[in-house]
Amino acid sequence: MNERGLKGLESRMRLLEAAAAEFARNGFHETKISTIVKKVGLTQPSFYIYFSSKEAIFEELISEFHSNLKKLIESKRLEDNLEHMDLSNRLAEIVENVFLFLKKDPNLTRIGFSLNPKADDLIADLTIILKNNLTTEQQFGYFRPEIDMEIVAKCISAVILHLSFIYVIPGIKDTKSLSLQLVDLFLQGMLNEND
Amino acid sequence: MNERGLKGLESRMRLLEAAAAEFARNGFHETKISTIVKKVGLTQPSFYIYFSSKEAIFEELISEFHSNLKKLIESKRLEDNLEHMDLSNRLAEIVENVFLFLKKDPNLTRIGFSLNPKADDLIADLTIILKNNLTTEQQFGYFRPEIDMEIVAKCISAVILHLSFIYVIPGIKDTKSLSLQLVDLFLQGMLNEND
DNA sequence: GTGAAAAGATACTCACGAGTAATATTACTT
DNA sequence: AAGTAATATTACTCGTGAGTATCTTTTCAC
Repeated sequence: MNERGLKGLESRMRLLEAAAAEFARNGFHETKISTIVKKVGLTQPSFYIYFSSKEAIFEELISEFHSNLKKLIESKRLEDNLEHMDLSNRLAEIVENVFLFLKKDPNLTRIGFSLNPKADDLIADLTIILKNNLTTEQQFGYFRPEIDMEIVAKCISAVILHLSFIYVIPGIKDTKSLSLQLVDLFLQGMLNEND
Repeated sequence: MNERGLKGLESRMRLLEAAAAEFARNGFHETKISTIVKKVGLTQPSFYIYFSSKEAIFEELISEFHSNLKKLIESKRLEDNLEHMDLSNRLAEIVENVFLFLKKDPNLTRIGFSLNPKADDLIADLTIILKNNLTTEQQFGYFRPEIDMEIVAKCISAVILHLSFIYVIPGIKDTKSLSLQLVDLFLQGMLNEND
């Protein structure tokens, strides 16, 4: 790769960015190549120098999101053995990390979770990992044994995603306090002690 | 309205049904009038006897779902004064009713919540009602006073919707036991008593 | 039975947007 | 300065699918 390639890579990157913004705002079919290309200051045929089709650039964005997310998950795995924190703070920190990740690139997040036809599979993947972690904690006796951790994992996934879209990405709520509130809610429940 | 209109109404209804199935499966833009019409056994121009455009039939489906949902909510309002049941069962029954409603017409549910561009507003509406109910219970002392009921309401909405799509609509889980588990989780939390 | 309106079919138009062929320009190497 | 590959443009094609103009068939009222 010599110096010549620099401008091309730059164009490619700008196309990816513009496409992400357009897809996130308008969805796949409502997004036109002509619009993407106009935002970048190029013409239609230039697009096809860098991407073989509209599907191709969309797939690339999705797989970028997918691999970023995988990276996050892997890194969380490594912290499994951090036993020096109490359960509540450990969980809150993980939740906050997910929030921060989803907030980092809102366009990709929207594409990866709302537009991606395989979003359900992706969520299911995450849920499985979450379930495994929770089940381990349960076996250690932290959680009530009668709870079905599969359901809990699905609930937590749904909540994190939804709150990301309505609170975190718009920047309405602080991720730290939101994470703590969430963990508190799921751990302690809503009921008042003095019933 | 004389007898002559009967066949027409029939065709209209069948178009609505076929359209709902197609939209639910493929989304708005991927759904072709030609496909809808073929399923019903009509030709393209007949479609335009009953609906002015593709948007029109889509809007009609959405507003049908919307008004059905409103009806459900209103009917739940009336049961506010049923104080003879304990809190847990009352909540579980409401949750189950929502599950059953969403399961009743899966196509409409998918259109109303996944495809509807105003789905967020719809969810927000429901969340507000839920929040108000929960806040009332909180003021009666049932729930811990430090909990932010806005967040709880959003969590519960997200959970109900997500579980509907993955468990209830596919018929994987029984609505009754699922509702009870959910309410138990949110009321009691996950923590084991003997920590 | 006949007229009229509803219901539907045939055979189009038309816009739009993805993708291409051929050509020009830029910029770097030697 | 000349050659060359990367980068970009002008000027198209072409399929698709929404929507329409016009004609035919059905169905009921009288």
